[in-house]
Amino acid sequence: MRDVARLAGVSTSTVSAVLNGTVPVRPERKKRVLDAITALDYLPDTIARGLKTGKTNAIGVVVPDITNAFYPEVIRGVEVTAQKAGYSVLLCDSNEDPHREEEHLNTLFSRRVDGVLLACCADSTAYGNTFRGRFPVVFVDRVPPMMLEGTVASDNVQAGSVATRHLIDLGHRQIAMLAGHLGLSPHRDRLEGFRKVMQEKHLPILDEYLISGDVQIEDGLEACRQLLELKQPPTAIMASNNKLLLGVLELLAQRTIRVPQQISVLGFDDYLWNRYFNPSLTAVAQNTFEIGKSGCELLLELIEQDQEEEPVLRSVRIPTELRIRNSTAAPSA
Amino acid sequence: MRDVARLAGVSTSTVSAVLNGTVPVRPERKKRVLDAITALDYLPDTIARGLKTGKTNAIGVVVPDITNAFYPEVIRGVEVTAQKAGYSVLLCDSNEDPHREEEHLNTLFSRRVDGVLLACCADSTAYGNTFRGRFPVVFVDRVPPMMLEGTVASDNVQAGSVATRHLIDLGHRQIAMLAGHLGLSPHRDRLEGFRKVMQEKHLPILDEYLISGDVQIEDGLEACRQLLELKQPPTAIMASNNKLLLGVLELLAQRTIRVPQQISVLGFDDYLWNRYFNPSLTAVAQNTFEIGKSGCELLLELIEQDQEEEPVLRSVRIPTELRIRNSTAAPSA
DNA sequence: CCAAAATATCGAATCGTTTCTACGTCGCTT
DNA sequence: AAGCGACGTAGAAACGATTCGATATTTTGG
Repeated sequence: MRDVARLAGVSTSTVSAVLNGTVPVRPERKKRVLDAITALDYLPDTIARGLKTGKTNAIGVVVPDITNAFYPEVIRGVEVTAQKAGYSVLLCDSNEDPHREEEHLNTLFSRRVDGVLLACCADSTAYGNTFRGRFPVVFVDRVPPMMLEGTVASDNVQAGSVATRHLIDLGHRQIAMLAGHLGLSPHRDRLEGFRKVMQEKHLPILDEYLISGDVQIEDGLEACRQLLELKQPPTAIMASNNKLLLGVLELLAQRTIRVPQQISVLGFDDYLWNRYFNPSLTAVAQNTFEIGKSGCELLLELIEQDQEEEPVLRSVRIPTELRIRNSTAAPSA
Repeated sequence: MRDVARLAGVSTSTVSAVLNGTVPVRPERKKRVLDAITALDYLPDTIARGLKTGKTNAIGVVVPDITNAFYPEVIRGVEVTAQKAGYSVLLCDSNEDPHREEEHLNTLFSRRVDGVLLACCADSTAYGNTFRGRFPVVFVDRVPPMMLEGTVASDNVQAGSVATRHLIDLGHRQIAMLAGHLGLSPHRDRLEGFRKVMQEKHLPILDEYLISGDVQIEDGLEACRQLLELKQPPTAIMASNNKLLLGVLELLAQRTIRVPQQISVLGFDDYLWNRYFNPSLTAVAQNTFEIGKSGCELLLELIEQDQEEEPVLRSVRIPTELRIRNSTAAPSA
């Protein structure tokens, strides 16, 4: 910056004024400064600027597992929105480990990010005081219990309802749900949606049709095995998570049970390739990009609002969409 | 930091000495400092430190499309390695747009990252001078032509060879390749591998069996349509990219052509769900995590080596692995 | 055409660290 | 018992920007 000032024959304050447009600069000198900037191909040091202004124009994004295809799409929504507003994104993967998550949050604080988007991991400890006075935080996708504001997620209760209703409308009465990890809000909410609709329709919810726990492929496989061994196996299975669903499909393939003729299968999260499965999969699609975008927008609002006034927190629910394909059908007589 | 110093009754230099262990501090005072740090729950300001030391302990990662399942796995490898070494990751998505890529590189320079991992986009301009004197760069996955060092990618020539050999060994002679975008090194290299093996085996390479261009689902669909309309359609199709493959599968499903009975199909990049397709897909798997890890390691070496000495660049090729499943079989008589 | 008002520019202090130099203190040696 | 290293510690100057009060320049009005 000093070099630019010297070359343009002005002071650094003037260069700064040109750069930020905070203060008027006479056109002739402005041009000299701009020329000097291109001549030296000078780019301001964001680090130094951040130190002085107390604002880094960077946000942290913490996800539990970036290889879960759900999160990259969310991140894309965040990235686009952040970039448009002139923010950079620091990416952290907690690998579903609360300890690592906390480390990441400390690092992010150390780097003085302006705010954080957090998809917390399964057994995260209570937050509350971790953030107190550090930075604004918006929870995305996974919302800790009792966190009523500053959150963006799919409307998972509705998602669970819609899926259940679809199966009932097809004529299913014995519906099983692999509910996933009930410590995580999306799974908890989908189960709630399921329960609600079953009650509305006066259908019994059988304990043995409700399986919760971990959400890996093997868990889905094992759960499906249990269901098939029941005296009265379900005619439809909903899996609250992509990997559980794969496990279910694997077991059904092993036993050469035909979908949807012998059993209907439905999943949450709709990925590009779900259409290309055979049969193509019925699923409740989340608007992942929108989750990221909304989350980022909410966070930027929190960041840019006056520190004085009471934070205007919102809680956003993004609608989901049932995509009916060929893995669900009326139950066989 | 001043507060910590005051509370511990020492100078800020001493606090700094305790923090960095650069200079010995008497145990008794060290304890007082550490106590003060926990009492005030002080975390040093990485921004200020970076300004002073000229080192940010941050690296940039630029990918062309984070929703392409390949990259999140690479990023995971990067993230883990970076975190272990005390570096943070700034994520940038160029969305296959060279202009945006350049913007991102400027931002990263402005933020004074210590180095950058770059998976460049299709029509990136020559680099060379963009980086000159800015920061070390390691290319991952996609290597610009003539870039001989400071690169990490799969051994795509070998990948192409292995795939081709597999099909030939099954008895195929009419093999088509959807070669993808020849401006991108992975696609170019796979095609080269294909060519090499076909020549070795003295098999003709027919122009109409070689289709290059964009790499979206529709492109695969269209290319497959062309192939099927030939007087002599191929008995096997290899698709150089995941989405091309989906397009192929879609068209084959539309025409109810059975895989592998009527035609064999093979892809590159092996994803979790490839096993669960029906038929399960034969594919050449890349070691994505390792690409990220190696790339990051190479970059950290470049960063941490003495600025004076000549940079010791390496070019790493990660082996691939053919996973034979049910989408390839001997051609029907 | 000059004083006053308005506008533009400059210099210096500052953000929170690190690091260099200078100084103080302690324990040995003789 | 005094002097000399060795070892610790403190103070102050930087890093590269922003920003504020002070000063210089231009414009305006009478």
